Amino acid sequence: MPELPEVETMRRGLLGVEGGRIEAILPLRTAQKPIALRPSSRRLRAAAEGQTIQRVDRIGKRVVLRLADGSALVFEPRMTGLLLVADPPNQSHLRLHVRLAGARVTDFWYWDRRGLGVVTWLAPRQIESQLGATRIGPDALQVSPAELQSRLGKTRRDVKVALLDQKYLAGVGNLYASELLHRARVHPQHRCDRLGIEEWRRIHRALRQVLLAAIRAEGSTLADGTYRTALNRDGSYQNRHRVYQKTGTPCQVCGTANIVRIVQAQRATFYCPRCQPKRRQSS
DNA sequence: CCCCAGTCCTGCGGGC
DNA sequence: TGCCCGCAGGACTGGG
Repeated sequence: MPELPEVETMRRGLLGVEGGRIEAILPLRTAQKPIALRPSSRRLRAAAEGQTIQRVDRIGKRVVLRLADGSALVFEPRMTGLLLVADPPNQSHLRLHVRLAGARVTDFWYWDRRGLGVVTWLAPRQIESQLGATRIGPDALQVSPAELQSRLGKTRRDVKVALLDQKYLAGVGNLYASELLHRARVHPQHRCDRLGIEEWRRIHRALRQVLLAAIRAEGSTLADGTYRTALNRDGSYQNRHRVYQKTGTPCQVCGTANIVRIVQAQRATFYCPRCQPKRRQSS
């Protein structure tokens, strides 16, 4: 499930397209249903083909190709989408082939096993409403401790659930939410409005530590093997997971309690009941 | 404001 | 051995 570290790794893997001119965007019908292209495939191609890619950005969990006329081509991989500049993991789920001229990279692909991802062309006037601050919160790596607390600290929602809300904070998904709360020693069911400044500082510190380490490791490739880097390689942060999908195994930090799995907002949460007690720690 | 269930989609694994 | 079903969850929507 691409979250901030995986999408940032995709962005970095795609930097070689900068300066390239889009020669062709070719939808590939290699699955039951075609990938969602917005607006229509025909209009997206008409708008983007022939344009030069000026810059590759990331906004939350989206990769944004900035085009010369101020428009943008946005890749939102959601669950199983990938951007590739090398051979795909599986030919049968290739969705889009983009051919370029004048850049180091001459071809890249959008691959998506489950096809829940979305590729969108945004006209300049759509960009603020679709990618701006009212729709997507500040990036998880840009936010200060005070801003984190001010944005999340008023809601009564469970902290783990609130961390997943992209309007509050962009980039954190289900995997890294559990991992960072374990590192911050905060119980996932703690109500946001009852967390104190010390806990928000710990969450902020853990947020940065976990996301930056995961970027260095090029993301997490889980057992299903879906996530790959742009060069079709495994990430390695899965080897550093402390709680995610580790139900029943001893916590690597305290060595005594076993990792517990619960469900919050219909999503799995993992935590250590000893390292992340419900009551505020005195230390 | 918040919560919940349903929707999209496909591969995988448990159970029988 | 084969088939069915539930599960995985990011983003969104509609109803309460």
